[in-house]
Amino acid sequence: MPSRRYHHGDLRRAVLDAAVEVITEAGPAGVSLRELARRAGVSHAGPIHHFGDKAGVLTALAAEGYDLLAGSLTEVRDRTGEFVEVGVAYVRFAIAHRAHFEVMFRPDLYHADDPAVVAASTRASEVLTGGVATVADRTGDADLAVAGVAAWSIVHGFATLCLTGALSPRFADDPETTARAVAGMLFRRR
Amino acid sequence: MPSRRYHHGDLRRAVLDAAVEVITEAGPAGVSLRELARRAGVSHAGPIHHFGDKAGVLTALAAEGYDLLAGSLTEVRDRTGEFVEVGVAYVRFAIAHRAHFEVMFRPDLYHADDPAVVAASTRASEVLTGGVATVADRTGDADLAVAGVAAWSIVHGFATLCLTGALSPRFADDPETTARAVAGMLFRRR
DNA sequence: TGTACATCAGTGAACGCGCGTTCACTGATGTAC
DNA sequence: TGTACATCAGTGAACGCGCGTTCACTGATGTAC
Repeated sequence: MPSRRYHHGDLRRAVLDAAVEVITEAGPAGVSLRELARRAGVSHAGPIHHFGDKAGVLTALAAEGYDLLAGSLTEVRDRTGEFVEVGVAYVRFAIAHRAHFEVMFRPDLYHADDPAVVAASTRASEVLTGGVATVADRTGDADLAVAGVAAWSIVHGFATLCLTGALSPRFADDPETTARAVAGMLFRRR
Repeated sequence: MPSRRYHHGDLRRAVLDAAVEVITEAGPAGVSLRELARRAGVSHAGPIHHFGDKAGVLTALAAEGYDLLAGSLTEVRDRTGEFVEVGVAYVRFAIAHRAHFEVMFRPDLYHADDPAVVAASTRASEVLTGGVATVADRTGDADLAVAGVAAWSIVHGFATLCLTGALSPRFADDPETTARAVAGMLFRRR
């Protein structure tokens, strides 16, 4: 694979991958167009062709993240039929795609009104907060919408605390198991 | 009050207040020592005398935040004796002291090993996760520690989603009421 | 009460840096005929 | 199969900017005697 072709081949992908790398290492604040260009092996103005501006890169990343999340939640819901497992999948996503996750919930960093972002994020939140009906019915909760917010809150909070390093290693070391126990407290009461 | 005194009087306080202002307007990323100096009406190198460096300012803010939070949670616990109200107070703090809150949970921005920060954050998390015993006993949950994590997760998640603007106005407009309902779902089951 | 002096708080010039964005450009690709 | 040409992707120089930090400094304060 020649490294000095004039045309990159898939610069768009390469820039997004570089962004994930940088964010993983240094958080979203560490992202600069010039650094991404450097990592993609391209001149510093290259990425602009594909993304317009810096926020454009993060917009693409957010859209991709919401899309992955929605897909993953849907798949788990359809496969297991267990709402708690959907919550666990949310946490698993946050940890496996930490960079995406960190950007997704900082709408000040990107063009939050981008159609792709809006569509995918709506899709994800419907699977998550909507699925609560399957559990809440059983336990007799009146206000489904509140239950949906509660479900989202508990998995989002756990994921966030995990990623920030706020939890003791006892819980953070096996986040998936802890997530299952934590989410279970909300909805798997006898 | 003369505005051009050589000695400021309380520059330390003024810089912290300016930081809160800036963060409220533009997030932690908008903070620069020079901007804080400008707002405090002081030459750009002034703040360094009090904080050492940029991270020093945010360290002081985080410490102050954890201290306020711990104090507020303790006060509510002692006054009401209701664990759910402690959770509500957590959310209330996040919204009322948004700037502090945003910094507190970005340990990459400050000197997270600062003794004042560590002490205050430990204090806060003990009140929050420890107090779970009063409720969990009643509902018969075996693992108190997991229940503590669940409690922290649900209020932290709700606060975070609120601040990010992820929730529908229906819930975000009266966060305290929603928080009470959400937290209640975890611990006030019949 | 007055004076000398140490300490402290804030100044302002200077440094070097990395950044986002613009611009006219050139090399590569692919399509029409 | 070959040629002309339009389109696209990436280049590299240049711009102006705000930043953190350093440094020798000076004005103000407070303490010792």
